[in-house]
Formats: sequence, structure tokens, C-alpha cells
Amino acid sequence: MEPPAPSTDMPQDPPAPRRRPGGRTARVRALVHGAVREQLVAEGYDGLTVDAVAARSGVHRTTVYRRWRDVGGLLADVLDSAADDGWAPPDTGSLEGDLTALNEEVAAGLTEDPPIAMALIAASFRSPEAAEALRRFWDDRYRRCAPVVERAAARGELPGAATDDRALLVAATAPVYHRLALLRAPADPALPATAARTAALAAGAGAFAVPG
Amino acid sequence: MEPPAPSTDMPQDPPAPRRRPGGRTARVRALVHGAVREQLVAEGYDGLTVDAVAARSGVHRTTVYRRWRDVGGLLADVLDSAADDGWAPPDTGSLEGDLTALNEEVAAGLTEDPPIAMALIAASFRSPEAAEALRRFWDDRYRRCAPVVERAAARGELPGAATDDRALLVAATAPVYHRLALLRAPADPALPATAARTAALAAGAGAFAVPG
Amino acid sequence: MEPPAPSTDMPQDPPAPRRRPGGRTARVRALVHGAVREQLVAEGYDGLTVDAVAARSGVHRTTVYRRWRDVGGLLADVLDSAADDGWAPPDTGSLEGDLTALNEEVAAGLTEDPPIAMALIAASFRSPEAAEALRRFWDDRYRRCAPVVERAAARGELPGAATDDRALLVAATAPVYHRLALLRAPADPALPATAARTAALAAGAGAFAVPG
Amino acid sequence: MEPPAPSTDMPQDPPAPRRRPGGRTARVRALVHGAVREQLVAEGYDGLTVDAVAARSGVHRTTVYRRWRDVGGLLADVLDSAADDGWAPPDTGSLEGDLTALNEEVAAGLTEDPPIAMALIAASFRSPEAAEALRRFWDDRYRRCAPVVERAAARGELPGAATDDRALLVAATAPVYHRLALLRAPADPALPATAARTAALAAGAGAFAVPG
DNA sequence: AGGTAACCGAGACGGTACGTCACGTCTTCAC
DNA sequence: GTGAAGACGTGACGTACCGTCTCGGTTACCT
Repeated sequence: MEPPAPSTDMPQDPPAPRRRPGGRTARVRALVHGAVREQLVAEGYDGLTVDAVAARSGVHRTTVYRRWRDVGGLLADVLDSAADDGWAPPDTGSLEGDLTALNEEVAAGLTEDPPIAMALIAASFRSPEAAEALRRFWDDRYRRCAPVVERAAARGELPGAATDDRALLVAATAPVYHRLALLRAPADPALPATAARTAALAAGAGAFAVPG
Repeated sequence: MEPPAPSTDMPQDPPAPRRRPGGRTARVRALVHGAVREQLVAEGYDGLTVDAVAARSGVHRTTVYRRWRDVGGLLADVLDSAADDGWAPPDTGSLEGDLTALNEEVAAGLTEDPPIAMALIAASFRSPEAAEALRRFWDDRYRRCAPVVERAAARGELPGAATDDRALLVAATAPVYHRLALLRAPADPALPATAARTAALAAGAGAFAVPG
Repeated sequence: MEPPAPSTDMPQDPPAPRRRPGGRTARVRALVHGAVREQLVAEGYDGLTVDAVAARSGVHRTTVYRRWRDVGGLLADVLDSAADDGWAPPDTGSLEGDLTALNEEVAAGLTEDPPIAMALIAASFRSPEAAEALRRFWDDRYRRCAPVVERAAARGELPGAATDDRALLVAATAPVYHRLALLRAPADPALPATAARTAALAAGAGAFAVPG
Repeated sequence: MEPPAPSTDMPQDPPAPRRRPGGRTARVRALVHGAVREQLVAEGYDGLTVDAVAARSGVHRTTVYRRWRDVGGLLADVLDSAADDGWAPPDTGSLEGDLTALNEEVAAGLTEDPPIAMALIAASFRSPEAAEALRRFWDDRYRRCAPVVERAAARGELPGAATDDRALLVAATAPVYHRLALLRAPADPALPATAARTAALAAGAGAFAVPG
């Protein structure tokens, strides 16, 4: 949190690595990002090889390996760059409504075709880098959902002094993820609402209240 | 509740309608099953290749390809053969207690080292056959858990005429799976109980009641 | 002077009842051998890469790596298979005549175009396997030249009880190799004869006599 | 007589024809020369890459490519700069003695460890520039050996009016080079003397006499 | 007891992808 | 405006594993 201390540079201290934000490097990155997305859509995760991305992007294999190391690195970079969108949680006027809408977004994402979200989850099991990126992505998403809980508290829907928003949000969305991503059961149109209602009900009963 | 640990038991009679149940064929199957489990423990899923299994089992590569086709087929067979253990859900005298115990089993399975359960989940994302086998396995496990709900109903813990036992069980266990398998957050010792309490609370409030 | 060994590079007796003449393995070997020679002629040693040989032969890269390991292995195999020709040293009726003829063969080999011999020598500096194969090749050639010395002795051209034939032959041929392969001086039409005369003269003076 | 060992001395003044003798250019050249020699000693010829030399010398890759073009250029420059040492042929009082001493130097150079001379020879087969430099180097060495023949003539060891000193010297040294560099036979302690005696004997018999 | 279909061992091969290395060029940023 | 730092295109390397093929040899089940 403190400002960076001025480097007490010793003789021959290498200067700060200069960035090259514009030009070829940036163009290559954009080309590769696009190719990753297209390849994922076209062939699914199992078709997402470095070779295929390189061929599709027109960038050379070696360059991809140099900059992204492997498929996990590619996905991580794409995921991170995707985290900068302006996503915001729904605001329906009630906790259960918000959670239901959230779950419906989740369900839609997990069942869309091509199955990009599933591909990313699959990737996270093969590449630590992709796993970490996905973790960061979800962390960011859950953090942005905090207002859902705060608004509910402000409306008096939640008892007690404070509520563990993350626990509540995870409890609300977990059944959808579990059913679709792990159990691989067919989509249940009622599940988003059911899971939301369950979590909202438990929250109203103080299940996620923070002591103190 | 988690995918099974590799048992080192000897070949039990496969109830499959196989043509030649005895002798060499069965021995080969047992050798390969053992090698799959050992390899999974030793090298993780990414090290679970047909070649490695063949080498470890002493069975020839070609034979493995002939009978199991690929890694997914190997895992599916092993998973299916593991479904015949005598697992039964806990019985603690209360719905919340049963669910908590169940969740603790799940959490233990997902965090054990070597991470066999995680390896199987990872496999399910790469092989349709393994995915189907894992689906069958979980289906079987949830089915065996039905008595937990039935006992709770008999004790009068659940309102209404009938409860969707599967929905209740999924809701109870989903947060644990979600946190550990997807979000990859560190294990939270309180989560099994919290998730169980949440689900039990919602169930008590009729969230999983079946109409009619 | 042992009789020429039967060549082992052609398909030997195919016990195949209904198969095409020659098994796949032998056909692959023949294809690759041919491609090595062609590539060497077409592109020289620096163009002799595994990839190029594979492409030219129609055999897959991986197969070449599996069986020959690297360029050195390829050359070694080709060299060894070439050692089974029926080469015999010249027989002109005099030691100096034989050595001159031998040197002229050496000079012709080292100056031919495409420079296959030079390419093999170059290869021997990059691959231990090729070096060893070349060593074996020369050893075989010098061994076959022993009759040159024996005939000279029988004619009474050599003093003493015995002559170190290898030393004599190396002394006779070394200047040609040295000038053309190492010093890379232009070919000197007189050198084969000069070097032969020098060696013959020294031999006649007993320079290569074996004591005892 | 063998290619020079890498001297680890610091930059001596380059007697460059028209270059700026001092300053950065000379310093860079010295750094690179040193790095080439060190790299050759440390990793052998196969480890002598432009990248490695640049890294070892601290000079940028691009600079090396600009000034020396490739590995052959590097070696050629180093070899040429090494030709300026003060090497002189032995002077033992007899032709055979001189040639023996010369051969022993050659043999020592070809069998030293690390095998720098062999590395240079290897390089000469891969880079025309290095080949030409090595040719120049040997030419210079043989030229400096002329006094060996002149002294022998002055002592009356050589018949006729004149002797082809180069031919004599090549004949004397060729067996050593041939055996060690091409045939790769183990070092024979007697060979330097044998080859010297052979050549001296032939020379005494007028084998290298120049007509006219 | 013997036949025979099914199964297994063995080895090579074509093929995709991996990840690395070095070469030599080209572009961009900083001076 | 120039030139050094570094990113890139290019080609080759050697490896892992995949899945297939063919051949030949066993084995277990059935008649």
C-alpha cells in the first residue's frame, strides 16, 4: 500500500524493463487472443492446442510458446483480459430475485453452445495457470456481487448485524454449478429459482450471520 | 460420497455378461485395474496414460487399447467396478448431523493426497466415457443417501407429504464441491456443517417439498 | 582377405505366405537409405536433416527418430550398409603402382561432386555414431588393402621379416587426405604418385619393418 | 603446428589494417574474442553459438551478428588474430629431429583436452569462413616451417638443387593428422617419430627434389 | 479330448502435439 | 534519426503419447 521506494540502484543495476505497449507486440497479443476464442468456439477445449492457436492467429508457434508458455497460459491471459468487462450483478429489488437472476446467468453460461465456460473449467483441471486465472475470475465476480447482499441487508431482509456475503453467494450458486458442471445432469429450469430461494430462506433465518 | 480411493482388492467376479469371465482375461482386467489406481496415485491424472498403465500392469499396450480403447474407458471401468463397495450414508440421528457427516466425507475425499477424487473429476472433463462413469457413480451415491432423507421425514423433521431427496442432498453438498473442486478455495473446516445446516434449515421450511 | 559378407540391407527371405515381397520394416529402411543418399547429393551435409530425409523418403519423422535417433545414426547405417560392397584394392604389379592407384581413388572420392565423402567426414565431427561408423569403414578399407603389402613382400620389395602394413598404408594415403580434407588445398594431380612413391621408398628402406 | 590454444590474455592491440585501434570497437572485439575462446573451452564447438558468445561476452546479439555474421565469422576472426603469435618451428639440429618435434606438437594439439584443435577442424566443415581461416592458419604455419627444410639443406641432408619444402612438411605431418583427426585412432606415441623418419628418409632419397 | 474362436504379446508405423533451441531479421522505443 | 534491445518468423530438434496394423502364439470354452 505504501508507494514504491526509489531504488537505491547499485552500479550496473539494470533499468526498469521497458514496456512496448504499441505496435507489433500488442497486435500479436490481440491476434492470439482472438484465435484462442475462435478455436475454443470452433473445436472446444480439446482442440485448443498451441499449434492450432498459432495457425489460426497467423502468429508463429514459437512466439506463442515464448510468451504464453502453454495452453494454460493462453487461457489465463484471455481470462484475465476478460475480467475487465463492466459486468454487474442483477438488481431486481429482492434478495431471492437477485439470486435467481444470478443463477440463471450462471446456468446460461454453463449450458451455452459452444461450451466456453465448461471449456475453461476443463482447462483449469489441466493447467495450474488456468486454474489460478479462473479462481481470480470467480473471485472478482463474487466480489462484484457483494452489493446484492448489501442491498438485501439495507432492505432488512437479513437478520443480525452482518452477513457473510461470500458464503451466502456461494451457497446460492453452488447447486447450479454442481449440477451442471460436475454432475452433468440436464439443465433444470427450476433449479436457479429453487437454489436462490433455499439460500435466501437460510439467509433470512440467519444461517450466514457473522457473529459479533 | 467422493470418488473411491483405489482399493487394492483382488478381482471380484465381474457381473458383466462377458464371454470369458474366467482365467487370463479376468487376470488381465485385475492387473490393469490395479495399475490404473496405482498410476493415478503415483502420477496423477496427467500421468495416467495408456502406455503408463500398460507398462505398470505388465499387460501389453495393444491389449489395453483393444479392451478399453482409451484412458476414459479405463477410468470408467475402474469407477464402475468401484461402485460395488458397501458404502452407506452416515446415520447420526438428525438430518443436519447426517448431512454434516456426509459433507465431511466429501471434503475429506476432495482434499486427500494424492488427490484421486480431483483426478477423476479432471478426467471427466476430458473423456466422455469417464464423465458418464462419474455421473453414474454420483447417481449411485446420491441414491444410497435417500435413507437420510427418509429417516428425517420419519422423524418429522420435514414438512409436507414428500420431499425431493435428490434436490435436498445436492443442495447440501453442492457448496462443498463448489468451493473445493471449482473455486479451489482452501478447505474451510466449518463449511460442511454450515452447508448442512443451511440445507436442513431450508428443508425444514419446506424448500424441497414435492407438491401433490 | 575375407570374402565379402552378404549384404544385409535387402529384404531377406520373406516367409510371408501371401505378403508382398519384403516386409514393411525393410521397405522403410530402403526408402530412408535412398533418401539419405539423395538428400546428401541434393543439399549437401548441411541440408541433411532428419526432417528432410523423412520428407524425401515418405517415412514419418517419428519413425526415423525411433529407428535412427539422429542424423549420425542415419549416416552410420548407410555407411555400414555400404561397407558390404565388393571393393578390392588395385593390383598393378608393384607396390608404388598399387599405392598410386589407391591414392587416386582416394583423391577422386574426396573431390567428387557432390562431395559425399566430405559430407561424411563432416558428419563424423558432429555425431559420435557417424564418427564410429566412418572409423569402421576406414578400418575395413585398410584391412582389405593388406594384400597390397603382402604382394609387395612376396615380390621382394620389402626388406625384413615383416612389415606393418597398416602403418605403410596410412603413410601412403595420409598426404592425400590431409591436403584435400583438412588443408583444403586444390587437388594436385601429382600428389597421389608422389605420396605413393615416398611411402614405397621408405618402405623399401625398412621404415615400416616390424622388429622380431 | 596445431590450431592455437585459446589464450586468456586480455586484448592485445589489434594490428587491424584500417580500423580504429582503440575505443569501444576494439574493446568489443576483445570481449568477443575472449568469449569465443572461453566458450570453446567450456562447451566445445557444438556449444559455440552466437547467442552463447554474446551472452558470455556481454555484447548484444545484434552486434555480434552485425560484425561477424555467424559462428564461422567469429572463428575466422579469432583464428586470424591468433596467427600473430610468435610461433617458430623447433630446431634440434637434424631434419628428422625437427620433424619429430613438430609432429609431437601436432599430436599434443590434437589430443589435448578440451579438444580445441578438433573443435576448430569440426568448425571448418560447417562454415566456409572458418574453413578459409583455418586454411590460412595452416598455410602460415607451414610457411614458418620452411627454415626446417632450409637448415637441413644447408647441413647437406637433402640431395639435389632444391627441395619442395611444403611437400616434405606435409608428408611428414600428414600421418599424424590423418590418424588423430580423421581415423580417430588412439594416439600412438611412436607415430611422430615414425612419420618424421619416413619423410626424412624419403627426402634424403630425393623424393621431394624440385627439378631444375 | 480336441477344435476353435477369442484373446494376448510383440513390434513397427503414421500421426499430432509438445516444448526447446538457435538462427537471422525486423521493429520500436529511447537517447 | 539512429541504433541497441528485444520481439518475431523460421526451421529443426527430440520426445510423448495416441491409435492402428499385422503377425504369431496361447488360452479357455464348447462340442
